[in-house]
Amino acid sequence: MSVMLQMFADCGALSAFPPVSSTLSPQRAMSLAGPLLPPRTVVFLEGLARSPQYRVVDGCVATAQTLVDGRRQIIDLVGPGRLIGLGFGDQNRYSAETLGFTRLEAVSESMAQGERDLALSEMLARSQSLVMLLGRKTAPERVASALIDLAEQFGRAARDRKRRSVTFHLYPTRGDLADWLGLTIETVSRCLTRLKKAGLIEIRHGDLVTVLDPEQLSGVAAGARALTN
Amino acid sequence: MSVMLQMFADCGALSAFPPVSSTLSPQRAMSLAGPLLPPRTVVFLEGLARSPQYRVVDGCVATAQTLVDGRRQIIDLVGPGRLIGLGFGDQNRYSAETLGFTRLEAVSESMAQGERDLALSEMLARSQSLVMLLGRKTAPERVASALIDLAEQFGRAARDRKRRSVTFHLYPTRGDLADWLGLTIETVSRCLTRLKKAGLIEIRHGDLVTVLDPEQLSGVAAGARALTN
DNA sequence: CGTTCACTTGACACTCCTCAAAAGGAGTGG
DNA sequence: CCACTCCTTTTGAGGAGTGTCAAGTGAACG
Repeated sequence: MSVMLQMFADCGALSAFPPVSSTLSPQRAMSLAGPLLPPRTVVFLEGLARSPQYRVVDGCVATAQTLVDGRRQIIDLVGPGRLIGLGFGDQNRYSAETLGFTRLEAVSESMAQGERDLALSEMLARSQSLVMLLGRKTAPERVASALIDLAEQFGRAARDRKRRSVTFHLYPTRGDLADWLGLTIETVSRCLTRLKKAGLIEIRHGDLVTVLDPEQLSGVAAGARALTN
Repeated sequence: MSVMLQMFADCGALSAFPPVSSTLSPQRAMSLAGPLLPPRTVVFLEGLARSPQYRVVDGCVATAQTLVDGRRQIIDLVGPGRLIGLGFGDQNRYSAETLGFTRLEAVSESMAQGERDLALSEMLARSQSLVMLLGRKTAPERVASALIDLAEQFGRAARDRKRRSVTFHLYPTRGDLADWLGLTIETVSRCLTRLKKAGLIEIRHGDLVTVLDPEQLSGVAAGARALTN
C-alpha cells in the first residue's frame, strides 16, 4: 500500500529532528508538557499494549485502523484541546500518528471521571458523524464536510470577518484525507479542484486553505448544492 | 413507520411471547421490566429531548441518524444485554426503533460509572468498526461482516456443533441492512444471493439465517476470499 | 539543475446505484 | 380453497460515480 510507504519515507526524511521515536520511553513521553513531535511520528500502535493518554496541545494527530491487507481507515483527525488514547481495553484499538509538528501533553489515567465521560461521548458523536458521512454521502459532500470540520478545529482567529472566510493549515495530505473519507487520492484531488474552480475555497502553498464561502460550502456538504463540474 | 406484519408471524413462531397490544402508553413502556414492544416501535427520536436509558432484554433495536433530505444511516443494531440512550447531551443524537418484538428494561441515569464507561467504550469500538467497514470494505465484505456480527449477537445456543454452524433470527430487513451497510436494498439482496449460492449461508422463511461455513464467511468478510459470481 | 515526492489531470474500467419488472409470501375475501 | 392484493425480495439492464492506471506538473531539496 503506497500510503504506508509514504509514511516510511517521510519519517526518514524528517529524522533530522530530535529522536522522539515511537519506542520512546514512557517516562519521557509522559512528561507533562512534551517535546515538539515532527510530522509522521507514531504516538502509539494498534494492537500493542495500551498507551498512556494525551491531550493535543498544538498540531494534529490522526487515529487510524488498518486491515490485514493494508487498507487504512482514519478514524479521526484530532486537533488542539482534544484527547487521544481513551476508551481502551488492554491494548490499543487504533494507531495514532502526528500529521504536522505536534505538541502533546500527558493526561493522567486518573483524570476526572466527568472529563473522561465527556471526552468519550464526544468521540462517540464524532465517530457517528463519520459513519453518516461514509455510509450516505457522495464524494463532494464528504470533502466539503471534511473542510468544514477542519476549519472548526484548526481555523485561525485571523479571519476575514467581512466575508466570514476562515483560513486554516491543512495538516492531512490528500492521502490522509482519502483514508479519512473512504475515497482515493485522485477523487479527493478532483473534488478539491472543483471546489476551487467554484470559488468556494482557495489553497495556497498546498496546505493553507481558505474557505471563501462557508454558506455554499455547507450547502455542498449537505447535498443541497450540486457543485457543477 | 409501517408495522411489518411478517415479523409478527415469525416472532410468534420462534418463541412463545405472550400476546400484547401494539399500542402502548409511555408509562408502561418505561416501567422497569417493560412490556413487549412490537416491531417498528420508535423508542426515541433524534433531536427531541433526551430520553431515558434502556437495556435491550430481548429482541433488537436499531439506532439511526437521518439527513435532512431523508437519507438514513443505521448507527448500530443492538441485541440483548446491550444499552441504548447513553452518551447524550440535552437531546437525542439519534433515533431508536425496534426491529422485532423487543423487551426493554429501564436503566437508571445514576448507573454505576464503571458500567456506563464500559458501555460507552463498547459503543465507541463498534462505531469505529462500522467506520472501517463503510470506509474501506466492498459490498460482499460488508454483508459478510454484518452476518458475522448478527450471528454473534443473536446466534442461538442451538448450533450444529459438528459444522460449527450458527442460526439466528434476522431482525433487519434488506432495507435496514442497506441503511446499516451504506448500500442499497438491491446490492444487499445480490450479495446474500451470492453467499447462498456459494453455500456459505442459508435463509429460510426470509428471516432465519444459518451460517453454514463460518470459516469461509470470515474469509469473505476480510476480503481474503473473492466470492465468485 | 536534477531528483524526489506530492499533487493534478486524463482515459478507461468496474463496482454499485437506478430504474424496471418479475417472483415469492402473507393476509383477505369470495 | 382459490384468486386477489399488497409488500418485500429478487433479478435484470443500463448508467453514474468512483477507482485504477498512467502520465504530467510543480515545488522542495540536495
